[in-house]
Amino acid sequence: MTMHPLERRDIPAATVTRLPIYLRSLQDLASRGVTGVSSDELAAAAGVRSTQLRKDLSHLGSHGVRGVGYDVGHLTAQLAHALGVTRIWPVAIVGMGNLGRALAAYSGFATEGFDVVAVLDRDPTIVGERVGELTVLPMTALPRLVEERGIAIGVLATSPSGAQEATDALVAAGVEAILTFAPVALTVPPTVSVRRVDLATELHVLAFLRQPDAGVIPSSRGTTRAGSTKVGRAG
Amino acid sequence: MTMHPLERRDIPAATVTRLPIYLRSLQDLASRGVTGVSSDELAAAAGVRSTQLRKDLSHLGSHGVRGVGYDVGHLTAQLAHALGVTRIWPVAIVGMGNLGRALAAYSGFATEGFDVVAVLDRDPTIVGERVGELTVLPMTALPRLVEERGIAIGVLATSPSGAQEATDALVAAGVEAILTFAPVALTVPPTVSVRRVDLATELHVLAFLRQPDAGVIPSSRGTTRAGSTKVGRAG
DNA sequence: AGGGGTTTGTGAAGAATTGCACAAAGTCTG
DNA sequence: CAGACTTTGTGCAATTCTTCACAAACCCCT
Repeated sequence: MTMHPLERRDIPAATVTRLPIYLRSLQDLASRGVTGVSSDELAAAAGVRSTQLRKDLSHLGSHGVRGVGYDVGHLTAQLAHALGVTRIWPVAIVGMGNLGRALAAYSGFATEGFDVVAVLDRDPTIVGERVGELTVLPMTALPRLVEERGIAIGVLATSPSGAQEATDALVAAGVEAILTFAPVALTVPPTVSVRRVDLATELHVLAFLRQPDAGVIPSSRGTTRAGSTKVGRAG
Repeated sequence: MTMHPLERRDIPAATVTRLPIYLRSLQDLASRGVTGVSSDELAAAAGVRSTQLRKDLSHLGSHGVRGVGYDVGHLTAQLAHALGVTRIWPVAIVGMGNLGRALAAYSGFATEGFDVVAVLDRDPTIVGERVGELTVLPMTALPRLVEERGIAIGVLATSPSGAQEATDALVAAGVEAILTFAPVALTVPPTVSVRRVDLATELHVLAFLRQPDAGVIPSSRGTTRAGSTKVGRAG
């Protein structure tokens, strides 16, 4: 079944969500002067099992040396390439409430290859305010911004009620990837990628895990079933 | 295989992460005066397929009426009970930088059954400042706070370098559930639950999806494989 | 050059999750 | 009250993800 090299590879979704963590762990190692690392060490730093790390990396091709480990610089470059962070991605943030302002000031984006080049809000009383080094722009500025600055990713930090409207504006302006913090389902064309970060949901899951009788339902009818219990426990 | 009612149920991890979304969708419906809903409608509001919604709800027991749908109030109560949000969960936030302050001000927590009762920071120049209605406390206040206020959930909004230290303090004080925004793996006892929200990771995944040649590796040897490609695409 | 020790890469097994198809159970109409 | 219609709940199949087990590949030492 082996075919030509340079073949296009499909990377499993679950793997893709972990690659950024490996990348950051590698950057951390590099900043401490480490030049080589084993899968055991890197896995420990990233918080996964070494076998999963190796399986994940195998989707990018073989870049380790058996008996030795991985070259930090080389693997970093490979991960950055696979993730597409060999370039800087300009990002626009829509919604300048508390969360939007914090995200605009969040230094983590910059160090990971993302540059917040514009912040916007639909509220005219907020437009014109300064947020860090940026001035809050009106939503009408979006189409031109997307074109001129090459913005491909939008971050949504609006209220839930304003989320769909802001989404439509982003999509109309040509943005095809949206990270939303609004706890609502967004309707977008199939070509647009959406990822949602839901802060309250995360707390809910933790609350569930802390429930002594998690999942017990007081009044109901039969049918017992087997299944799992644990959710996101770290050790 | 049917056993007694009132049996303890194990809820799959994947289901648990969706239950809060259903709960919020239901609350939204209720706020608009809707009293009944079908699985199709609720699934659309939550952004999942109706068959998945029904499968998820089946783990809580049967609470719908065939041919009719679900009673919004009853299902809301069942979900709230399963998730353990029939009570208010006091929460402490550690790390009062930009993100910490935004989280402290985030109204979404309050409406979902969580109450930020304390904010802390290890930096003495920040301790004593006011954040909303709270005063920033020193880390030394943690043990007493946890005991007196019954804090079971800690939110970590520190810098990556301070995350483990803050984690240790939370664990030592008796907190057994931590939501962290620091992009590092935390070491905790096995009894402690950790969930991580990684903002840069989410952007990375989006960047990957926008890569036209996502996942293609330039120089490597053979072995092609079948697999999936898509990651978190919404439609 | 050969042998021992180490660590990667990966088939294959196992577990978990999702999606399908349909019976079961209810409402509504005539 | 029978039959048409609707919508839930679920066994089963398909897919995806994780873990195991081990051969392959490399270094180092003698």
